[in-house]
Amino acid sequence: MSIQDAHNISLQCGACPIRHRAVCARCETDELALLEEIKYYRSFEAGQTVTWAGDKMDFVASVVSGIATLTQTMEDGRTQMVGLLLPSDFVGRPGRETAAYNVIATTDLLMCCFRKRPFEEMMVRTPHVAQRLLEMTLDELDAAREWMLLLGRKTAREKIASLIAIIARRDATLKLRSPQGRMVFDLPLTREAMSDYLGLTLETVSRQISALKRDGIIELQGKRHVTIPDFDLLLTEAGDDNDGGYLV
Amino acid sequence: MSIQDAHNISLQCGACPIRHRAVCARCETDELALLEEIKYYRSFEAGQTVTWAGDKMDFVASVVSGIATLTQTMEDGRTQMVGLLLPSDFVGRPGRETAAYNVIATTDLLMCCFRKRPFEEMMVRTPHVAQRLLEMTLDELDAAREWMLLLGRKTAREKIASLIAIIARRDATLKLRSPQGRMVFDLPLTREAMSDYLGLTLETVSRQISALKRDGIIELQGKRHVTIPDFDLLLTEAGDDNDGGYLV
DNA sequence: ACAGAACCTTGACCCAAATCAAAAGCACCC
DNA sequence: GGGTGCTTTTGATTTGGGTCAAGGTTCTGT
Repeated sequence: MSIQDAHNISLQCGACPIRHRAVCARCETDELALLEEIKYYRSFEAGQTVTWAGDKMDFVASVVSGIATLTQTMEDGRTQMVGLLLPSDFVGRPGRETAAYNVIATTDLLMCCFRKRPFEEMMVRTPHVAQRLLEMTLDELDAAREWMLLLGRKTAREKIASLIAIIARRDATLKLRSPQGRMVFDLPLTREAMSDYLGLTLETVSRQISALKRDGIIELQGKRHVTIPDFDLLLTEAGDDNDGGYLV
Repeated sequence: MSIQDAHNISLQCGACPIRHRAVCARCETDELALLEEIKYYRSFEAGQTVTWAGDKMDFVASVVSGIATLTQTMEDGRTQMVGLLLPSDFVGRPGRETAAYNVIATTDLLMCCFRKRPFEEMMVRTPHVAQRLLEMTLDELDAAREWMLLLGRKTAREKIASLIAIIARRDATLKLRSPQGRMVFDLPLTREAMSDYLGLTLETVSRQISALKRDGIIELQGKRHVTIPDFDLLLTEAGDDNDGGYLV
């Protein structure tokens, strides 16, 4: 596991692309100065492992750019993705010594790291970091519970449609658009990573993508570039409650 | 949804059975006095609904005694449990107006409730509540991720063995024992609730329980009372990494 | 003691997704 | 230009768990 440290990377927090969404989002200028002192950058190439489950992990970090996955594996090799880390997402847990999951860079990855000890001290002193981390963790828990419904109860077709909808929605957020109508974007995951996300085999993923394409729910240019002609139609295929909120 | 408020229940926090594990665990006496002012109790009978997903929810709460489930449902009725609430567990989310999940009392249930507004104000003022809530939320997230591996990659037999192991482990914790060797306890869930937990049908749950019984992994007295002759054997069936555990 | 209702078990059959297998597409590099 | 090694697609077959159906157990209330 070769580690590419720091390089010459050095970014002012004020100019950081994830400044307003990451764990530091609520920090005032003075708090930011404290973080600035203890932070350092690490970068990883696509495919590199950031941590193995069980390894000692003496830092926590925010994803600055790129995509990483959190996965769990059983002894016989069965693999389940349990987290998809996008820019601004937080990795690691204050108060824990070892990594609980495998963290693998899916694309080239830049992370803003904090040594665990100073970060923990900072958490006690400044409430803004802890507040934001609580908020982010609650959001992740909600996402995990949505994901559990997908894993436990959705069909293969619904799973694929759901995943594409999730990626489309995230991409729209990034482009500051609302997710609707015609949408165009890239799938950042291989078929195998998708199968690990969805609890399927990669063959089933491939077949269901072909089926959605055949049925006109999605269009493909190459293997990764997707066009969704009608987002609502996709949501219907995903089995999601798309029509306006919940009348009770 | 009939609501049975308060009654004549009134418990001093100092004497509360969940005092040392709930969201109030870290509170000092003065902070506890503040909580004491804004708290009130509600009780529910087995089978009663605490909240429906989408309903307005103007309180957060701790489970004092009894068991409740968090479930998500699709329009066609498919149901997935996404949380199992035991004494000391926290329900609701500060900063959210409506319930995100159905909360249903599995047994008779007593909850220690706080109106959302005062609780949120308290969170800002006293860091101990927020700290403890973060810790609990991180634990829940870990549990959710373990659960995702179960839902996505385990066989029906492994799922059942895992669930029985989870319940056995929790029961041992309650009795202040370590989970090992011969263990005896009750299943607090119906076969249907187990199937909603595991993403199976209740028939499959029933069949796999019979199979584990036939194979001597578990013994049953009646439908709910379980004896595990050898906990390690059960863990092997669950597909869990039982050897070792995490040396820190 | 009995009726009714949950709850649970078991059997027969079926189907969605897994498994096994082959080949096609694509990028990278001598 | 043609390996070499991915990733992806597609086909044939198998199978684990779902579905449908019937009957058994337990508990409740009268």
